[in-house]
Amino acid sequence: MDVVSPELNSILPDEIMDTEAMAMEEDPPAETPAPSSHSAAEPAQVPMETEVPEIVSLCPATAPTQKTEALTTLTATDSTLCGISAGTQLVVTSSSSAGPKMATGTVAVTTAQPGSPVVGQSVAKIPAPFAPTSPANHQLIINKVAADGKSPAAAVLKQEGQKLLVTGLSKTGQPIVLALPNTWSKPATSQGTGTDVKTQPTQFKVVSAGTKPVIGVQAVSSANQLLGSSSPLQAQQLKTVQITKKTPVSTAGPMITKLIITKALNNKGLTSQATVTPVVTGRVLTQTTPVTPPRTITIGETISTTPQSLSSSSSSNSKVAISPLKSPSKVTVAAQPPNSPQKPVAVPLNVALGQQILTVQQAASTSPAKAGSSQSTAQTVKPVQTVAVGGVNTPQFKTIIPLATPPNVQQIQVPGSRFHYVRLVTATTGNTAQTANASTTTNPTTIQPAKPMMMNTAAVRMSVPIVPAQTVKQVVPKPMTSAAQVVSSSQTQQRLIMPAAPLPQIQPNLTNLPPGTVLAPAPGSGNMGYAVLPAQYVTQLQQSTFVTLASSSGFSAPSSIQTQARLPLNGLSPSETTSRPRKPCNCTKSQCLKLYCDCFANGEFCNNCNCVNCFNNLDHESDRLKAIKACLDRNPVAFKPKIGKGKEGESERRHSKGCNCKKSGCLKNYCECYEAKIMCSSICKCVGCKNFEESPERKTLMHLADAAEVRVQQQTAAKTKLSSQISDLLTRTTPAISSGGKLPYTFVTKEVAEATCDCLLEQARKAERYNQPQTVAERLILEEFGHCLRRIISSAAKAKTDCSINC
DNA sequence: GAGTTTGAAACT
DNA sequence: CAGTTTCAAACTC
Repeated sequence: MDVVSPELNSILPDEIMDTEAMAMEEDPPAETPAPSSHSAAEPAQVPMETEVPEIVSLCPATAPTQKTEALTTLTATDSTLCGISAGTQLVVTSSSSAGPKMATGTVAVTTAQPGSPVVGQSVAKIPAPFAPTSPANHQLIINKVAADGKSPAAAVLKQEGQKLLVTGLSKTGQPIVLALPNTWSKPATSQGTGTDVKTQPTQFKVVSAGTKPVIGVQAVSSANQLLGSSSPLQAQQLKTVQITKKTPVSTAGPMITKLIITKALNNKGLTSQATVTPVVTGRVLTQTTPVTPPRTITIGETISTTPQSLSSSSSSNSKVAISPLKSPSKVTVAAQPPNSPQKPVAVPLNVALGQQILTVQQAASTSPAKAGSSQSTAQTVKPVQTVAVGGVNTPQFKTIIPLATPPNVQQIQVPGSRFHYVRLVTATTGNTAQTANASTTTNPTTIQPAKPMMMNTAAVRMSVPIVPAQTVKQVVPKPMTSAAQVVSSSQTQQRLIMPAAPLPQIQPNLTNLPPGTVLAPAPGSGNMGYAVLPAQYVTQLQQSTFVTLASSSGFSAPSSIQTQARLPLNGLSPSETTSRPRKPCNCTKSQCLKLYCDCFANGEFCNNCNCVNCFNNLDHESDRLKAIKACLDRNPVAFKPKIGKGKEGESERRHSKGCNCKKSGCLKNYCECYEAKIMCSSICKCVGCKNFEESPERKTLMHLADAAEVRVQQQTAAKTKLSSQISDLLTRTTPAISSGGKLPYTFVTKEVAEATCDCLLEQARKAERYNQPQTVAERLILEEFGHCLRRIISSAAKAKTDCSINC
């Protein structure tokens, strides 16, 4: 099964998509193939690159070195589960041996009690059939492991409808409920019959399906592979939940849900078994704090997260952003300390940021996908909300945004990962009511009325402070007392991918995608959506208070937060684009959904424009996404900056396509080359071009332009100086007025004016009387006027002095 | 500000 | 791929 359709693969950057390398690094080699029937047919699983493995870790931060070790992997072959950590560790794995219809799997949940490290110990071994689940009955209940963590019975899986219940995972003993979607009926063919968890103290999550161990908590049922777990976390505890659904290669329509990204590797290398990846998407409601009720994560739900669930997710950490960088880093959004006030998280992020949303047709089920989880460093590890929603036959959206503003954002670094994870720190004050709502998110009615969503399906919106990518890197994890929260998943996912680094560093193809871009899934196949946000967005949005992540469901988002997200203008650096205000468009017929519209072409929302019937806004997300897709269909690089670097030896910047001017001589702004202040190149098809280096016309224009610019600058400087002087004058005179003092001009009363005029007339008569020339008369009048003014000023000064003395 | 010109985008 | 139409910005008056 292909996790990502070829279309998506072609579009998404390899760096992002290539998860195999990362998985290889992180995951120990699988010694034995998964016992599934499919395993033999297929080679080693290629882990699906999941930047956001759902990981639930209850462990305090550890030293970096420990972090590396902390990561444990579960091999499908291992049936033993070892959860262990000095701190609270939760390991949940479920693998199904898989019968096509009956789900059998092992689920191990261990919670090491604080202070009793059981590193290296296998806490629980659960037979593969331990938690059999049937399509009809998709509920797994995981009980808290015994204090010693060795009791096999520590983890209990129960079938209850389609819910996976994880209870007693944390010190607080708050249960985590994972609800499996009803659609999650297909038998899982996951290979991993068992899981082996090697954990260091304060370790967490390791899940592997298939031959390759995958870090993260993973539950695999015969029909589905899913899991999510969240548990209360101590400060700096990281909870990651990876939800993946695996299906036999033969099975059609499997969906893979990853919390964080991903592009499936070439299907060629994927094995049917492991890779499987139909991922169940749904909601995850987790109760992380003692006070709060258990949270339930529903996977595979069509409409997943309700606002409440989101809010609950707000309490929970959401991992939304993946951004490839030179240095691998994972940034996740961390929940705020329990006591911290919960911030409203209702802002549609994707829209606000203009993120790219890619709805990708899910590749054939034959390509296996392996969910890989990345290891997070202890330093960065903190309560993390990982939201991964995978939907079956529904678009998925992944939102990855380098967010950072402490304390709300924390960075998680994942060794070997080139992506940044941002931990959103949100208040964990989610109340029971919210939790309840979240659990009932399946009911559309529970969804708060919201603005039109991009998709009719589940949506998740989070508002997070945005900071420059650089800032994100510097984010320091802060202790958190609130448990990490699991993200809700739905069949329709929206993903925002915001590279912390400039797009060029990521991959050129990614730059082709405009914010809000949606790659529609092929008919009959699962959908995956990606919301891609270029790093430029981050910088451009620095001034924005919040960035809203939104997916299609019913989170109501304040329209007021419609934030401008801009892609870099052609040939201009982000700083340049941000430094000057964007010109408002005046579109009347295109609805601002065609490239005629500069706003749309630049990946921006219309804001303060003069357009008519504008659809380039939050209120028309779906239309906008369709338009983006249409543009990409016509031209895959439609949203790629037209001004790029030319070939070697050529100009540093040149138009990617060249212009086609015929009448303007390429010396007017009609010409895109001239407009970008670059010369035409060999690829231009212009007629009568005068926009070349030696062109006298061009030089003349440039000189004129330069001169005009200088004049403008001078005028601006003069105005500024004048304004400053006036301001200074007012400042100095104000005290005199306020203190009752009189300015000289206040003495120019009617009488004084008349007297002055008389003096001036007298001078005029005098000049006339002596037949003086007009010039002499004017001089005499002016001199007299000067004398009058001096007398007035002198009188005023004297009066003021007298007043100050007397008063 | 209205009207014209221009060339990219969209369409056929 | 070429020709035509549509569109909105650039430009002129």
